[in-house]
Amino acid sequence: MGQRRPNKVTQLDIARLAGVSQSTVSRVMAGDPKVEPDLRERVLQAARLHSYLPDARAQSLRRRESGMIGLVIKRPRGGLAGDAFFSNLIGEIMDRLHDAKSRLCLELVHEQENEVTVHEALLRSKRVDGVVLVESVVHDSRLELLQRDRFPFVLIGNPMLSRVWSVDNDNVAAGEMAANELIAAGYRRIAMLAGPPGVTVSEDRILGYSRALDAAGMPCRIWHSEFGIEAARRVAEEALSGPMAPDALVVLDDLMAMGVVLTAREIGMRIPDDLGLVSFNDTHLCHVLERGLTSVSLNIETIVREAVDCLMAQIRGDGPSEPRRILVPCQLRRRGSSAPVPRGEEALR
Amino acid sequence: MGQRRPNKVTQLDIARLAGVSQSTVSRVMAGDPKVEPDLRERVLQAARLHSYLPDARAQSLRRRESGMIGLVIKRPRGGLAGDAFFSNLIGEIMDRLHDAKSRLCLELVHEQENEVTVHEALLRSKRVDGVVLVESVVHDSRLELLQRDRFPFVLIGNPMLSRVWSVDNDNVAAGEMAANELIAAGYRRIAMLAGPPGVTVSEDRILGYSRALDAAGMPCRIWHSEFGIEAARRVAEEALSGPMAPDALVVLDDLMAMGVVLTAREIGMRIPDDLGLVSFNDTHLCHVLERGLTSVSLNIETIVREAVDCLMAQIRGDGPSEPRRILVPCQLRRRGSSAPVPRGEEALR
DNA sequence: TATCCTTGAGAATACGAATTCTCAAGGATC
DNA sequence: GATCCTTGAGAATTCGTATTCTCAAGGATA
Repeated sequence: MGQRRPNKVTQLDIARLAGVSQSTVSRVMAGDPKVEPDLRERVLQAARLHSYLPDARAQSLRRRESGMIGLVIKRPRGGLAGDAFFSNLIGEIMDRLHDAKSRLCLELVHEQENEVTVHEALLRSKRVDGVVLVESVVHDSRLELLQRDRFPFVLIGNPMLSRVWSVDNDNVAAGEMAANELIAAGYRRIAMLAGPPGVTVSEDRILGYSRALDAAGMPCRIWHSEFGIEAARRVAEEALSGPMAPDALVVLDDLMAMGVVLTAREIGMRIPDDLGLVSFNDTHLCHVLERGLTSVSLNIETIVREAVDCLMAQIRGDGPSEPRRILVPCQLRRRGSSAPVPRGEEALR
Repeated sequence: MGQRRPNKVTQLDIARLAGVSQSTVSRVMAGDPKVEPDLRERVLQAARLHSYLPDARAQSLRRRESGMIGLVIKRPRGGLAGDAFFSNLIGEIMDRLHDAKSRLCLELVHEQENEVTVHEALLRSKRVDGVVLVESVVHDSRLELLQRDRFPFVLIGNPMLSRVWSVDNDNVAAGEMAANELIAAGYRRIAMLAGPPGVTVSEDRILGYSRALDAAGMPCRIWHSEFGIEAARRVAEEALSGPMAPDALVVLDDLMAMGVVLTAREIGMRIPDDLGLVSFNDTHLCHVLERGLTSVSLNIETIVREAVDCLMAQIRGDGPSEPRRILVPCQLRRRGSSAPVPRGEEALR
């Protein structure tokens, strides 16, 4: 009933038990073919008997790798809340890493805190072999640090910086696609509900949105909101009030779009009749809206595959040495929220 | 342009630079007061200059702790997909850990694979100091292993085993609450759409559901489904067809409830008129349904707080030594999907 | 002034495994 | 039969910190 935790079995113990040296045990564990079959068997025997398992910390110290990668997500405290995008992302990464028999160290960075901390805690202290960064802002000091120290990393997002490995959707194209969908559907006052200023996904999609509207000769209107359903709901309340309120919105993500839906419902705007809606991510939420929410699918699975593969290649040291920006195509999933406005009604607008 | 990664600064380097011994550097870094102020300053100076940072692996080896805890979630491959419950959970844990300046190592276990692997990879190999387990099945061999080896761990769920630290909702009560809501609303053929057999959350809620129905003198009907929106949708198709189809469902979680909603929509059943619905988790999804989805809120934040605190206490070795089962109360959030059936219509049923 | 404590800091060792160094035994070569 | 390679495995070293051991200098005490 002692408080002691046993499980102190080390290679040396196994060595003694098998009557060999510690180095031999190490060799056997490593599968070194330079060990006589009978010795090998004796060692394995002993190891099995004591259910020996190597100490990951010691291994990690001696080899120069930890077998872990970090995932750094930058969101305000509580900002992960219920965002299916992240479960998707995390799930995909895990599945991918599973094959590479590497583990994941998750790290959330709150907006306000020093980003450098994470860089230090994770990479400089050798806790992980490399990191996947999600979502960057236009000027992200982390990237430069990582670059300077030559740490293996890949950004999921737009680095706004050259010579950085990154995987991303073509968010400019995505924004354009979304806006064009609404234009084609016959909406006339198409605004955008974007994320916080300076966040690259948001900026890129704004750019795409602007291009589409410019091309159509329509004026742009942009609202910014924090992430999350509640924040978006509040901003939407403002955006959708007044006589010149937009009749359609491109919204930065599904969750925020749900905020818009709630507001619309409150003030009695019907979707898509009074308000057209296109968002991004194509999560489950899109199916739940009565007639469906049109959304741009980001192919997270592909993004993650590319990102993890590329990170692993960097860690292993093989693969192409020149940093590359990988763009994963998006697809618009057309649903009820952007249904073309019936001819008859269009005239009334 | 060399492939070399620098950043090989060790305590010894700092020691040399400051003209002291390595042990002194170590002492300074540890904040040992037994070092003369001027020496201390000299060392800190040098450390800052070379931006020295201790190697977490070495520290972890020498001290006997890794400063990391593991989170083990058991779900089929891809099964995390978009489940807001997990983003919530993970988010909360991160926030909580943040305060305890510990890191999180995430681990997904796929149903079919040997659970022992994780136990070994994480705990026996000393990668983490303790683990939080989520969702257990009625007979979970991991628990016994953890118990035997005296590893610090806490289960979020029902251990079905004594002498295990665990935090959970009172899912029996929750199931009862959900069923009673539908009974009170006047539904007559209340069935349950549960999770896979053997999963404790599911079993517990089934029990609660059964009690409520027994008490009301109504017959129980239970369907089992895998987790996720799609699986639930398929099972719902079967459950809701036929002349004796239920007129209300208690569904194991919001995501699965959405599957039911989709099916209902397809076959033209209106909610709550033709089909009453109560589910669990109270995620954002509940607000999205036109009239809202009634759901039992689980207070994830509280669960996580209790779980993490308890795990930390175990790791530190203080706190109550006797394993305890902590129950966090649930609240029913009443929304449109369980709106009382109007008197007039009730007669028609 | 001689002896006994403090105190501060260097030297040495431990943590657990991987790797390099060394060397003895056995086989091949001339 | 003497020399040169292999080859297998033990001994020693290393990874970077934390800690224990040691010891010299300085202060207090008698």
